[in-house]
Formats: sequence, C-alpha cells, structure tokens
Amino acid sequence: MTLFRPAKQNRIFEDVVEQIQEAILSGQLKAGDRLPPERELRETLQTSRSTIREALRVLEQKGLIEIRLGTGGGAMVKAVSSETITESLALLIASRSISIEHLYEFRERVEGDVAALATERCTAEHIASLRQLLKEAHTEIQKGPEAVREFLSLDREIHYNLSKITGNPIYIIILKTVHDNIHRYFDQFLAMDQKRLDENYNDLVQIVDSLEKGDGEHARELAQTHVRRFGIYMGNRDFSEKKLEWEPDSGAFVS
Amino acid sequence: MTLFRPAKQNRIFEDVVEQIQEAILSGQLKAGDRLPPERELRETLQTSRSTIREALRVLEQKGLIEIRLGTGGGAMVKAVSSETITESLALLIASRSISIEHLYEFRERVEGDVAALATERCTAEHIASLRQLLKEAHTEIQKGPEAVREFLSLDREIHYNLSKITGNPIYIIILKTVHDNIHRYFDQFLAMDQKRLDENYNDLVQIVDSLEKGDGEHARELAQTHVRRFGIYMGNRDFSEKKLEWEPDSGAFVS
DNA sequence: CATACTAAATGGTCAGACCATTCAAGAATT
DNA sequence: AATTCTTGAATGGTCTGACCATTTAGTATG
Repeated sequence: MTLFRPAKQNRIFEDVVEQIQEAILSGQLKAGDRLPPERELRETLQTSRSTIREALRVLEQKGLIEIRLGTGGGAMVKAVSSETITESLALLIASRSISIEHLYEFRERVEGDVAALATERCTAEHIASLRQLLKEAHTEIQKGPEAVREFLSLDREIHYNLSKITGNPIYIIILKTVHDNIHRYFDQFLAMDQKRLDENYNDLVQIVDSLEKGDGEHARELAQTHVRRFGIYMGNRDFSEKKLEWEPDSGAFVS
Repeated sequence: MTLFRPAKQNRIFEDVVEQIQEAILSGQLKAGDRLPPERELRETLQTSRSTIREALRVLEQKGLIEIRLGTGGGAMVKAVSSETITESLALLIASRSISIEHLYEFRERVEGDVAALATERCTAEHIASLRQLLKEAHTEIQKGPEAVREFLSLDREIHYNLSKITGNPIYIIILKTVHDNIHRYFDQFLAMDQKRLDENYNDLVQIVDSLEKGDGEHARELAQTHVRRFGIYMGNRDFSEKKLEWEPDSGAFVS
C-alpha cells in the first residue's frame, strides 16, 4: 500500500520545501513570482541560510523554481513542466534499466493510439495546419539527403501536433519525453538516403490522409509502421526474448 | 534542438553532482555502496561541506542516493527506480496540468496495449500465476463488499503481472506510476457494491481466458472496458471537449 | 548471558564572513 | 543631450568552524 510514507519528517529543510511547494501548488505563488531572498526567508522561517539553501536545491531539482544571480535575481517560480520526467527517463536509460528497443516498442503503440485518437478529434483547422507542415517537409526532402535534420525536425513537429490534437496533455508529455530521449541517438539517423526520406514523407502524408477521412484504425497502423521504420534504422533488434526481472517492493530492477 | 544545454556550469555543487552521478551511472558505484562521509568528500573534492551537502540534496532528489543517520549511516547509492517519475506526475496532477480524466483515458489504452502484448508473450507459468491471483480474488469477493480493499489490491497485482509479462520495463514503470497516482483517489472506490465487485472479477477472469486462448485483440478490448468501468466509478466525465494549450518552448502548459 | 551505559561516527543545523554576478543609479565624457 | 563609464547595492555562491542529534558498536555491569 502507498497509504503511508516513511516517517522521516525530522529534517528542517524538508519542512521548508513542503511549505514553499504547498504555496506554489495552491496557487498562492504563481509562475513568474519571485520568492523572498534567502536572507529574508531565513528570518521568516526562523532557520539558517544553509537550511534554506538546501531546500532551494530540492525545489530547483523538482523543477518548481529557477534561480538567477544578481540584483534582480533570486528564486523564481516556474510553470510545472515535463522536464523532470524527461530527466528521470534519461536516468533509467543511462542506468540501462530500459533500452532504446524498449522505448521504441512503447513509442510504436503510443503513436498508434495518438493517431487514432487524433482522428476522432481533429478539426478542419488541424488538418490545414498538418498540411502546411507536410508542405514544408516536402520542400526539405527535395533538397536531398543533406536536409535530413530539417526533415526530422518537421517530422517531430507533425507528431507533436498529433499529440496536441488528442487534447490529452499526457500524450503530449509522453511523446515529448520519448522524443527528447530518442534524439540523443540521432547521429545514426543522419545517413538516411533519398529513398528513406521519401518513404518517411509518404508515411506522414498517408497518416494525415487517414485523419481527414476519419479512418482511425488505418491511421493507427500507419503511425505504427512509421515508428517501426525509424526504429529499424537505428539498428533495432528483435527483443522479444529479452527479460528483465523487476523487484516489486523497491520498484527497482535487478539483473 | 536539444543539442545544447544552458551554459551555467559555474556552480560548484553542480560539478560535484555530475561527478558522483557519473560514478554511479558508469557502474563505479553500485546500488548499496556507501559514499564517503561528507567531511571526507569535502577534502577529496577540495570544497566546503555546505557545497557537498547541496550536491547531496540534488542527488537525493534525483533518486540516486539515500541518506541514513548515525554511525553506520551516510549516503548510500540506490537502484534507479520509477519513484521520481511517479513524483513528477503527481506534481503535474497537483498543479492541474493534467486531470484524473486524462490519466484514465491514457491508462485505458495502455492497459489495452499491455493485455495485447502480454497475450503474445505469456507462458504456461504466467497463466498459472495469474490463475492463482484470480483464485485469491475470488476468495475475497465472497467475503462481500467490506473486502473491497483486498480485492483492489489483488486487481492491481494482476495488472502489474500483465505488465511484467510484456517484458518491457517501460510498461511496468508507466503502470506503476499511473496506479500510484490513481490510488490517491481510492476513497471513492470503497463504496463498490457486490455487483461491481463481481463485474470486475469477471473482467479479470475473461482477460486471463483471452490470454490463454491467445486472442490478443479480445484481451485488449476487455482490459479497456475494465479500466473504463473503474473510471466511471470515480465520477469520470466525458472530457473530449476539454482543451489545454501547450507552450512548445518551455514545455509548460498555459491556461 | 542479558542489559545498560558510553563513546565514536555521521548527518543536521547554525552563525557569520567574504566572494561573484548583475543591475540600476549616478558621474564623467563626448 | 546623449552616450559611456563608474560605482555601489542586492542577491546568490562558497567557505569556515562550531555544536547538536541520531545511530551503532563496543564496553561495563548486573
């Protein structure tokens, strides 16, 4: 049960973190607001500056504040974003708890779901916006394989737009997180030849066509195929035999 | 492009974080290992104890170390887990960037994917293990509605097992994260009557039946229906009209 | 042998000082 | 008057050294 937390509320800086976090989440402090300077917080909260600073380090790592130097500086409240999730996922990859292959298998299905959902919910404006991006992508691939970076950037933008059409921020966050982590391996993409470029462009055109026709299941299949193609370029292997044991209690993997 | 980071490497504690994190991710420090005491790190890294401590706060928040008091204590390296992702998602929910309805729509499709994938990859042992859990669940629901907590715990365990069968740790992490965040709202479940209990139990039996038969698409549909039912109990409304604007550059939502 | 005490190791907190960066207000220059 | 330069104040970053709190291992005591 996740009913209880480990009782470890002894540390003062944790109390400071909690108070400030509560003020942010309750809306008393909004994005862009400035926290009082450290020396003032020190007096208000009746503690030492080092304790305040340890609390600020935690809040900073949580992505709740951002700190700037100088006269006009200090701790500013940030809008909660998906950055921390992206970083956590990057750590799981770096520690080899999950592999790029795992990430691709997951992405394939999520992008399929996104394409299907987007089909249900897209408007004429959405389609027009996608067509515009396709047009730009077409311009790029005509420049040949040296424009692969620009093409991939537009490819990403199109997937991003699809996730926005679903209206569900979780899909936006998940895709952003997955894309950010995959982009670290882009070097291996840069060798795409003209045939690959055309192939991928045609994938995108067909996906948008299906959206317009309202054929969600076809859009799903196309999106999955599209992602799978990308995965194959990256030397994606079959991983159906790979197994990782998962330690239930700690929530951590063991080899 | 995510090619460059903001050039802000001036802070010493960040360098300390980086060094220790690198030692952990490269395997020089393994889970369970103890970091040197603060006073020793202070000497080794030629810096002050407060700087070391700020670095430790960051590493702790990243979920890379855990700190214990007393003689045998100190900073211990932790196995990288999904805890931080769970916390980040909780922050997004608490700041109302995403709603429980969004979470349920996402969960519905992910659990569907998991059921379908698990069908492809399950072995006789997996089925036997699931049958055992179903048996325990059956025992619980016969005790009547007061055993709803125990039943829900087993329900969760079954979903967890399905994600393990996929062999893809991302599904394990995602479901764990989603479940952890949904469990905060469980109070509203506790009113399930006998009919609901039976309904949910039958869902689970049918899902396992489909797994055994190898009918992945049926398993997917059943799992989706099962999750949707849960969502409805929580006062889940139709949210297809809701829209949130997403700020591309910052990765943050704006109202 | 079991229990109680003691001391050492380690993290947690505090106070105060000084350094580094940034920015705005005023001074000097053109 | 406009521009540039200087200076000082505000603020975070770092350092030092001290003391407190908790835990464990070892020791003394019954």
